[in-house]
Parts: sequence; C-alpha cells; structure tokens
Amino acid sequence: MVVKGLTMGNNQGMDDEPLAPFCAEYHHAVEVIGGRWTGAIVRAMLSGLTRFSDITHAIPGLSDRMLSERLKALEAESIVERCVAPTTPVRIDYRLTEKGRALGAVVNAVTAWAEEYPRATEARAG
Amino acid sequence: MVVKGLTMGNNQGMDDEPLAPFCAEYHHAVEVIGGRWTGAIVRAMLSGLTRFSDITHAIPGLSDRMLSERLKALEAESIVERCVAPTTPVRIDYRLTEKGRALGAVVNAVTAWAEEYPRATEARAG
DNA sequence: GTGAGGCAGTTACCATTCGTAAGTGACTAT
DNA sequence: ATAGTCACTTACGAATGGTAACTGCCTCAC
Repeated sequence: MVVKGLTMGNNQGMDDEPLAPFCAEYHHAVEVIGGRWTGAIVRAMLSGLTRFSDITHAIPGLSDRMLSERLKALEAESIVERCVAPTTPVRIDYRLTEKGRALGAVVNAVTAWAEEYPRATEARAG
Repeated sequence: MVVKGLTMGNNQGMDDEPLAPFCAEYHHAVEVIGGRWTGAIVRAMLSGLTRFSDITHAIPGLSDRMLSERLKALEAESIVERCVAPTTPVRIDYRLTEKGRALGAVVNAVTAWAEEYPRATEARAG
C-alpha cells in the first residue's frame, strides 16, 4: 500500500498530479461552504445583496433563524463581515471579505456543473 | 480510451454579467455536493478509490452508516454508480459517472480556495 | 397617540439528521 | 471453532434544522 500526497504544496493550476484522497484544508472548506443554505447565501451576497432581509427574501425557504446562524458561522470563518451603519434606524450590512469574494470561483464552478448536468439524468446537451 | 473531466478548467470566470441572487439548479447542486461528508467522499473517489472500506478508511471520522447513506444519495443523483462484480466473495465498486467526474472542477476550485485562504485568517501573502 | 408593519434578530419547541456502537451474513485465514 | 474482513443495517441518544411566535426599535397612516 502506497500513501503519498497527503502534503500538498501548490497544485493551483496543475491537475496532472493525482488528487490526494483526503486533505484536511479541503475538508474544512467544503464543510463550511457546503453547510445547509450556505452556498445559496454566499451566492446571494456575491450577487450584491448585503441586507439581512434582502437575503432571506431572495432565497426561498430560508428562515431568519437559519440566516442568522449561517451568517455567524460565515463571520467566524472571515468570509463575511457585519457592518453597522449608525443611521436611523440602524442599518446593518453583511459584506463579503476578500476571502468571501474569492468563493466566486467556486460558485461559478458549481453553477457550470449544475447547468451542464441539470438533474439526475445522463442525457447531456449536445 | 479517452478520459476527459479532470482537465476542464477553462470557463471559470469569464462571465461579466452579474450573478443571479438565486438559482434553483445551483441551489440543488450545492445542497447535494455540500451535504455532510459528501465533498470528502467525492474527492476520495476522484482520487481513485472505489471500495466501500477504502473510502471509510481514507476519511477520518466518516462512519459506515454515513458513507452508506451518502453513497445512496449520490447514486440517486447519478453521480456515482454501484458495480457488483460476481467474484467470490462479491466485490462492490463505486464509480463516478461522467457527471461525477465533472465535479473535479468544483473540487479543484474548492481546493485552490482552501489553500489560498487556509483558515479564519486575513493575513496572506501579497 | 394608537395600531399596523418593516428590520434584525432571538427564543421555544418539535422533527429530522447525525454520530456511536453494535449486529448481520457471507466469506477467509488459523 | 474462533477471529477477522467486507459491505452493509439497526438502534438509540445527541445535535441540528424547520416553523413559528416574540422582542425592540423605528416609520407610516389615521
């Protein structure tokens, strides 16, 4: 049995080397951004939404409770930041950090995949 | 034999049009591949693992019960297929379909992101 | 100045899902 | 016969998620 590749240096653009079966950083990342509703929330924010209620209204089925919880998790991961504007009434903006905006590439990859393979079918366009 | 799938990194950021805040296909996709353990399982399979126990052993913390459940969900989405070899004893291989292999692009995007922004830190080179 | 309604959440409660552990049946090695 | 592997399934308590109601604070209509 041969195990190698658990240490990954830099394969950003080189996918010739085989993928390691497990990678802790990847695993953490996929569990964070793959959490329930999280993908949809990040997409909504990437599209420009910053207000709590704009996000809830944009995502069918998403409740206040869930959004509040996910936003806290995303803040803990430095993916979003909460900005309070001292206006009246107080206005809160949730903004993506650079780290959060960098998820645009992931969202685009998922979107491309979702469009090419729409739903449990093997029939492909073309 | 032509294998295409892992090498499809050409379309990841060329759309200038703004992202829609919500997209049902994207949402479905992100909920499927972002399910608990699913990202890790797909990565392990992309790396070449096909056996049930190889996958459980490759992913720390993953239990038989979870793998069994996730594999069924992935089968239902036509991302993996279950192949039974009539040997003795019976040998079962889980293989990625073309749809599943196409997730390589997503896995690569997440891996790249995870490596660039390792963990709740804003400090970065550059 | 009373009532309706929006914003940004929190709290309460119950259902679903997850994690841990143990069991199953067919086969293999000692 | 006993122990071990493989590919699962079952049981059960714990954690998470969904639904809905409630909180303050503010604005708008009457």
